[in-house]
Amino acid sequence: MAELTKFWYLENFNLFRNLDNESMEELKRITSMQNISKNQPIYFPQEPSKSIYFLKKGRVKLTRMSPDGKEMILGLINKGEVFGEMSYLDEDERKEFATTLDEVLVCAINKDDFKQFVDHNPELNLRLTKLIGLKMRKYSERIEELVFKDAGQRVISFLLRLADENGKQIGDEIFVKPFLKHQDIAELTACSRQTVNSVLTDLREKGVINFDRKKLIIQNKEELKKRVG
Amino acid sequence: MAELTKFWYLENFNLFRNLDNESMEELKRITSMQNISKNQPIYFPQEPSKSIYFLKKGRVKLTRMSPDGKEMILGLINKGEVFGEMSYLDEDERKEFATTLDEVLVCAINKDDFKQFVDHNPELNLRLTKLIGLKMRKYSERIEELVFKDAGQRVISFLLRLADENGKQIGDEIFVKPFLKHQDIAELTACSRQTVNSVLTDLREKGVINFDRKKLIIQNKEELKKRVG
DNA sequence: TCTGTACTGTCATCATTAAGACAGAAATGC
DNA sequence: GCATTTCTGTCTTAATGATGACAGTACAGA
Repeated sequence: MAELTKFWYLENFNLFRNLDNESMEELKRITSMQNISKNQPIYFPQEPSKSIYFLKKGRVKLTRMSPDGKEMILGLINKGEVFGEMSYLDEDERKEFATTLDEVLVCAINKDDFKQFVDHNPELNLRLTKLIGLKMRKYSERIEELVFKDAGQRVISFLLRLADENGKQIGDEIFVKPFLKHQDIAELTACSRQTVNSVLTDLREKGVINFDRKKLIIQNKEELKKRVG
Repeated sequence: MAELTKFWYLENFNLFRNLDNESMEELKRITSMQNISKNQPIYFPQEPSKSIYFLKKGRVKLTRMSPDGKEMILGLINKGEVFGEMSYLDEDERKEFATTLDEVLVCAINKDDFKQFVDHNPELNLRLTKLIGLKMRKYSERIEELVFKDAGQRVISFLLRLADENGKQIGDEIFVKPFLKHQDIAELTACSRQTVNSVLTDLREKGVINFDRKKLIIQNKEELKKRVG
């Protein structure tokens, strides 16, 4: 069951697989590549929503801000993933910030060019719908987590997700590098920086994980899983 | 700005607008109508995900259950709305319960028949993607609310949403009927039944709303808006 | 290499809200 | 029309986690 879900996820991975040469040429023509340095904005709220982005290298965070200035991170985008896709659905303006977490290489496509491209490659229709459906599912899982889990469990769930998405298994440890600062984890898991810190240091003391500013090492994944149920 | 957003929402409303007669005939052939009485299940978690549903009459709630048996309501479906759409994206099994809240008339389409139908009516592709994108947006707003607002504000936001979606303006009051029991509101807003009750009775004492088991009357919408920021 | 800034780690205090208990009202089923 | 179940309203208690403060550490830029 868990495996079937995994499969369903992976299936959505590469939007442009199996396109013919001509289409790939057209795709190249309508996209523009950009190198962006660390901690730079890609787009802002209220900005007109006119491109879809494909992340080639690095990480991006999507954040929303409350009227009184608190921040929350809606999600992290990794290499190979798409963001800003709401412009394809004629969203008029951005609702969130997209900010680089590292040196980033990103590929932008104007939404109208992209719509035309999809018209020429109708097999992309279902893939796009699936891609959006996949994000929807992630959001619904996030809601579930906020409702059912306490702060500590949410932080641990986040570590497990990080291990799945960015971890490298070396021996029986999982390495995640780069790691995130506590404040970012707090904004992703809807708790305070102090709570993140106390959960992490507690796990470190017990030998379940190890970490510093640059990396996270998961030494006992089973123990983490046990703690989130 | 608020108006543009509203527009974006409404645009997604009728999936089957402007289809030709032949297509409408085909649609009728592949759909099956069902009358279902109050408080009955439509589908369960783990059930194979093989149909998409269109709600013609009544209300449906989608609920998830935590491993330890707590419930939460992922969303309410009103007349004219679609649910179970993840089957179209090859979800293998349902993740939630769909339960009727009233007498319901619902129209089911097998996902494979529906895919074929969409192939014959490619204009549905973008509409479907938008429909799913719309749900995604709703979920993202829900996450935002869980993170930024306290329990009382979430309940009030819910009342305002209910007013928008199901309310009838009569004079300067907004009537919502049927209403929901406190437990359901609690499961929708991620707080306890007791908190819902105290928020509602407090608002009633102050003359902002009135309610009983059957209906909700919003007497001062502006006051409610003021309280959620 | 120094210096200012950003991040980590820790603690005490306080607010929010969940949970349990129970009485009374309303709805449902027989 | 009566009995049983479900829902509302209210209280008290207790736990979770936010907040603010501050010292120590790492980092980046001059």
